Amino acid sequence: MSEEKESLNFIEQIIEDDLKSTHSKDALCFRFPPEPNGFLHIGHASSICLNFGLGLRYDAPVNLRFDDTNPAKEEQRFVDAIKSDVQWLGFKWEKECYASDYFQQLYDWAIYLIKEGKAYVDSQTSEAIAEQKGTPTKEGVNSPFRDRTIQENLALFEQMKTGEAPEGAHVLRAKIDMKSTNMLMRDPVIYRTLHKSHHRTGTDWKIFPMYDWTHGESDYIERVSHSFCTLEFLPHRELYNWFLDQIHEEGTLRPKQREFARRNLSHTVVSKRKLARLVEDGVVTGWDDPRMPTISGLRRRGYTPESIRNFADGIGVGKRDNLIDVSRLEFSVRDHLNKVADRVMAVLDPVKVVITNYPENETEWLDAENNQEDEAAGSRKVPFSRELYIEKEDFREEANKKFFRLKLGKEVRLKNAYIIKAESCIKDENGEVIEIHCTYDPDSRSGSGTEASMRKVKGTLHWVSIKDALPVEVRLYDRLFTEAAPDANKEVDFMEYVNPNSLEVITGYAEPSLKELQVEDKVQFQRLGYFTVDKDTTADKMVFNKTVGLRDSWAKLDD
RNA sequence: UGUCCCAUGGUGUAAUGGUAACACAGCGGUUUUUGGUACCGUCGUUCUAGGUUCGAGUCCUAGUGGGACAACCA
Repeated sequence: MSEEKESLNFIEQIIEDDLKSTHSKDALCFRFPPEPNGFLHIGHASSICLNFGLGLRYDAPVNLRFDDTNPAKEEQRFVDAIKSDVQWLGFKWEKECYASDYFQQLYDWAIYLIKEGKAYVDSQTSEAIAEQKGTPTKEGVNSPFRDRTIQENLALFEQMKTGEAPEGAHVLRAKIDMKSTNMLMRDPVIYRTLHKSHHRTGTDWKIFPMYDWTHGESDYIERVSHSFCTLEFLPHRELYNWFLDQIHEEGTLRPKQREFARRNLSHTVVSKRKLARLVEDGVVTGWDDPRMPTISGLRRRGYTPESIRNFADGIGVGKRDNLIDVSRLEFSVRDHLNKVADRVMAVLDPVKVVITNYPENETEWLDAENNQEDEAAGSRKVPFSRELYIEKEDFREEANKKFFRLKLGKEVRLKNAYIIKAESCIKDENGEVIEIHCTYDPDSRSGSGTEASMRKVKGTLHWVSIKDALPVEVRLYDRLFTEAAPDANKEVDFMEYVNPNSLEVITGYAEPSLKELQVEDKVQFQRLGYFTVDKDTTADKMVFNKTVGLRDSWAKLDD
């Protein structure tokens, strides 16, 4: 029994403190509140794992709430994509909610605010309102419409609602304090008119509530106990509380907003707007391009839900600016795939090997273990014959002792097969090796139990029988940006740092068993890395995405 | 010329006034029919200055550095 105290992150600490003072355990309720205006990315994944993770930890409900108050930007297809991403990550929401479901309640409360003298209709242009708002260091001034009568406000707000008033003619503002040091408290707009069709309410509403007026009230309606958001919303907390003060009823749960730092990932951007630009400018093929840090992109790249959850849990949550090295993400996917991915053989940069003492026209089917990390994974047969492919970089005419691979006059083990010895090679007019002639030791077959098969040979190579090989398209990826923090420099557009060589498409030669794989299946190409079957795969051509390479301590030595 | 937030190894996070630790990355080694995995070892940390305290990474003050705030976006 472990007695060591479990360490809590600051979010859990807040909940624990509340549990000791103000909240009962069954009052806990969380939510994940995306706006359906784009696809979810790895930053959202952290937030999803945080909120749903708290739900699991405290056995509390977690709602999926779409913050859909802006019909100009939001679309049903994003709602669908978000739901599928959250499910794929492995989480179940208690209720599927929409801020738009609360439009009537929000409207009723707005009427109440007007009647209480806490809100007024402003009929100025947005420019004039912005001008009067002042700056962070300069106080704002009151709108000339600030003291309209309640009757007048009610009448005008009614015109906004019916659509009688032209779009943009008026807004409803909360009457707070134009001199506040917090700009958000300077009579924030709470309703604007938008004569656009909403993906759920259609044309029923001509007025749409703003984020600040909607979010906390939605939390209140859903009895969300803790509303966690990113640090940029910290100054909104004062407003969040002010709105709650107006409508909160004694004795009911009062939601609490708390903020954490968003997670930044190195060599990419984590911002819907910037990701959208990559899509629009054609830098990538879409939101689910395997180079994108979107959940759908990572999925297509070959990441597993487990690996993303492990990543999110591992990096924790804090309040300071951060830049998480992408190697941490790569670690989590290697860690998981190492346990679950079958080992197979594929040669991506081939050079021909002829086993001169092996009979022509013969094929032997050899046993190959699927995954040495998992006995239950079983084994399969791989064909061996006289002519093989190995990787070009696995052969050198001569090399020093540190080169454990094939060199003239020396032996290597072919994985799951025989020990071979390089005798000679043929080069083209440029001096490039195009064919290697080897001899094999017939007694050395893997697993045969002979003395020769037990011989220790330093190097082991993967290979593929040429006549049985399956040509496949392989997409190799590099970081999308050349800079660790492409958007850190305000002087330089992040697009300047796009890596022009982030995608390389090649043809590889795989062992025939790969034909059986389905889209999204994951395998390790032995000695190379983890690969997954892309959805672009057709009946005639399989397409693989490289998820991540194996750790390669040789690559560093070899320069 | 404001208000607010933040500051622990290269990176991220913990230490809840009482021996600064864990993971990743790096480096070295053992094992290995993957130069993978596993295992072992190693490097390296409390922004500065004061104060409170028997004792400060933790509390207080100031400074420094970084960040947020001037959408009818969320």
